[in-house]
Amino acid sequence: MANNRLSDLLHILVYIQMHQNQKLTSDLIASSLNTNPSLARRMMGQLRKADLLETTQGSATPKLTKDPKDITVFDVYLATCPDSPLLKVDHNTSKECQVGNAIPGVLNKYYLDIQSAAEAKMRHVTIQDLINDVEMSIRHHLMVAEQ
Amino acid sequence: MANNRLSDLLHILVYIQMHQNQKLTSDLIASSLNTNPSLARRMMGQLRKADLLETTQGSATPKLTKDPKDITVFDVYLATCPDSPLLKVDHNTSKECQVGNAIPGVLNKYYLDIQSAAEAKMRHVTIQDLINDVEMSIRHHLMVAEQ
DNA sequence: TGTTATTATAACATTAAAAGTAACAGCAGA
DNA sequence: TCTGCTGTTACTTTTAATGTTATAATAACA
Repeated sequence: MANNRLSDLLHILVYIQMHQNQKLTSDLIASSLNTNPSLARRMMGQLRKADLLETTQGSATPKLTKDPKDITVFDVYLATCPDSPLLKVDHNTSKECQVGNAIPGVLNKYYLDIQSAAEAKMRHVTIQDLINDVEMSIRHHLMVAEQ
Repeated sequence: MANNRLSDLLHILVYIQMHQNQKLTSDLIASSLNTNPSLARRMMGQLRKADLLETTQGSATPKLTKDPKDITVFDVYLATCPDSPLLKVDHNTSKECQVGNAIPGVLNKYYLDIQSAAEAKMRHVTIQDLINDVEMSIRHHLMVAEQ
């Protein structure tokens, strides 16, 4: 998966939570994402497998499995694609070359540290935080439009 | 560029520094990377543009521009590809939808924070650190082989 | 001053991954 | 039962990176 998949999954969760009382077909969700219903359903499938979303076949009633305060960006990041770090070590190096042989292991150590730092930040942001900001942004947008 | 390009650029700098007294053709460097000389030269070109490597057309004498202690992983990360963050916000959302319109800006704020945390870690690792670890790994490898 | 080796670079082909698209079986609800 | 929707699969298209080839320009040296 690409590293912009997270953006779409967060978008979907925020959209669904903010439209709980309204119609929530994959068609509507897809149009907010500027994509097609099939891809939207596939992405919702990722969220379902990560136990972040409940869906019912035949019924346009997706629902977060938890309070948005209890879902972090990190949870959603884990849903994007297992074992796909932000930085990838190139393991396809020459094993005949001493440097080529040693480099992947060495880089891996530092990459894990970088990854952890990023993940720590992800753990501190919740879907509710995003919703609050989106609502604020919408209010601000309306105020500007009214002037 | 892919997010494993950084791995190759670090590899190149370490390799060059550790073979300063030896032959350093793009062919040799490419074989350590398990790739082709043309791509190796292209990657060295990225390092040259970032002012991390000096090369001379016609002469197989690449050389780091600075002491390896003074080149950080972050410097090399900047060389990989300008304006390509670890996480990408999907800006292709519906502007007619309030959520679709607001989400990119909201996510961007949090993504910058995540990016900064990762970059801070990168700034604390130098090429010299990598060289030390590679040398240690080679020594350890030899010791095990001798037993 | 040639000759050979090498780099820098461009053009093109190949590959791989993601996204787009279409189709269809199965469930929900009226 | 009928309609609308989901879950899923298969296939096509697109895009980005890499692989490959070729060529002009420079360096080193006999």
